Amino acid sequence: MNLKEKARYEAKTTVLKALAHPTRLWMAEKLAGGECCVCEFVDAIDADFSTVSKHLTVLKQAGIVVDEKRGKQVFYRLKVPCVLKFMGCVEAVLASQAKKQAALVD
Amino acid sequence: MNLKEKARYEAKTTVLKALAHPTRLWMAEKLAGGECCVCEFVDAIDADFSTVSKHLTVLKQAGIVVDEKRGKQVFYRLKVPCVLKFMGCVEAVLASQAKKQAALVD
DNA sequence: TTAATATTTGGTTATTTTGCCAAATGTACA
DNA sequence: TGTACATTTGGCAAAATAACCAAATATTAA
Repeated sequence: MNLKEKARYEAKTTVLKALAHPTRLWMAEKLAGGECCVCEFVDAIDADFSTVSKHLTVLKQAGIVVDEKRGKQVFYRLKVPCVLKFMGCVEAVLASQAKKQAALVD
Repeated sequence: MNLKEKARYEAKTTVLKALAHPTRLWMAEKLAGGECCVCEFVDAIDADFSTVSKHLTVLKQAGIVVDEKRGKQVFYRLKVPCVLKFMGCVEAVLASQAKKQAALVD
């Protein structure tokens, strides 16, 4: 794996890492239902305003969401909706895990 | 978000986190081409045997790969190949990022 | 201009992740 | 049985992440 290829893998994992946090994944999925302002997330999640803002920044840096300021509020929306299509597969992994767990219990 | 839902999100991000590391992502993609033993990865990656082994353990715990011992070697293979279909979308994110970067340069 | 609201940024500490080394385990073969 | 080979495990130090608080910024309305 040369340097360029390595950089490429790092770029790809930046996107994955951005989604690999419960709060951020939840936010991305929420955005699939339409744009939200930061305050809506703060209300829904029990976390500091700054924490929510930083999570959204991570998603933005990764290129998953875009933000738009309108008046006093900042609205975020999903830029690349396909990221959530993957979650069906992730669910499949979990289901297969669950099966294994269940088998162990038997 | 209640406790059960929270646990669900944590489980999902376990899968994402497993793929969110350049070495592990590379290994998962390599496995898409067929099973490999640990030593093949060690040869290809410039890393310690134990490091490679631990990365594979992370993928295994996440339910993405399975291992099978044959003789002295341990072979790993992709358990849920759909995880890599997602990468097309990740590439799309990167492409859209690149476009933005290019626009900034102009 | 001042005050109030919405959000981001900076700084700090706690937690998690990573990578290497050395030691332990398991398997095959002499 | 002893030895070599393939892999995993345990432990530790360095690096990356996360969450909170306080302070800064931006926008609107009084």
